Amino acid sequence: MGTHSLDLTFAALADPTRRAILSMLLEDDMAVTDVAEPFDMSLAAISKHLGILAAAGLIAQEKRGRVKWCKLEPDALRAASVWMQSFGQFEAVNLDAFEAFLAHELAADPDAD
Amino acid sequence: MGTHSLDLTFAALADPTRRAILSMLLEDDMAVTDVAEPFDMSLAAISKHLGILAAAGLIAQEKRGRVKWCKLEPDALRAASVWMQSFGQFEAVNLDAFEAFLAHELAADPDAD
DNA sequence: ATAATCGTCAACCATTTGGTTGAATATGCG
DNA sequence: CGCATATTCAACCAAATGGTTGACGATTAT
Repeated sequence: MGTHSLDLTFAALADPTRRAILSMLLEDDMAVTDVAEPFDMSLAAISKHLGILAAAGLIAQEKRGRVKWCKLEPDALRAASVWMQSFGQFEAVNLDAFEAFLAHELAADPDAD
Repeated sequence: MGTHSLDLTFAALADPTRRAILSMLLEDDMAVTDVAEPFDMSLAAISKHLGILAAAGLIAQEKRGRVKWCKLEPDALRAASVWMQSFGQFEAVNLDAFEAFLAHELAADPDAD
C-alpha cells in the first residue's frame, strides 16, 4: 500500500464536505446532482469533491445515460484504517500474527476500550 | 470528536513526513532535533510539522530544559478510527493492545523492515 | 562571561486547495 | 428538431500549505 495513495486517502478525508458525501453514499448510490442538493455550494464544486474522492479510490463513478452514479468503494478506507492500526509499521509486522492477536484480543475482551 | 478535530486529524495524516514522524515516535519519545535528523528538510519545517501534529492532538510536546520532547498521543487516531468504524466495515481495534503487540514484535524481530 | 545548542518566530515564496462563474458537452424528452 | 437536464471544463480568485532563510530567546556547557 503506497505512501502516495495514503496521501490521497487522508487528504480526501480531511474535508468535512467530502466526509458528509461519503456518509450519504453509505446509505445509497447517488447521482452527482443529488449528492450536491443538500450542500450550499455549486454543482461544479461538488463535482470536484467527487473527483477527489474518486482519485483517492474512496468512491467509484459509473456513467449510465447522462447520469453519473457514485458509489462507496471501501478498499481505500480499509487501507487507511489498516495504516492507523499499525502506525505505518505495517510492513514491519507479521500481519497474520497481528490478525490472530487481534482476534484473540476481541474474543477475550470485546468491551475493551 | 467534532468535525473540526477530524479535519485536523486527517489533514495531519495526509502528509507522508508527518506519518513518518508518527512512526518514529511509536518506537520512542524524541526531541525535536532528533525527529528532524533523518529528514532532508530544515529544522523549522519539522517544527511546523510537529506543531500540526500537536494541534491535531496526535502528539504531545513537553519541554524539559531546552529540549522539547515529543510523544505519541493516540486519542486523536482513535477518534479517526471510530469515524471509520461508522462505515460499519472495520473491526474495532484496541490501540493500546496493538501497541503492546507491536512492541513485542519489534523486540522479537528487530531486523524486520 | 562567552559560546554552543535547542527550538521558534517572522517574512517570504511557490504550489495547492476550495470555491466561484460561464461556456461547453452529452444525453434524454416532446 | 429543439429544448431541458446532467455533468464537466476553463479561467479565475482568495486562502491555506509546505518549504526556505535569518534573527531571536532560552537553556546548557566551557
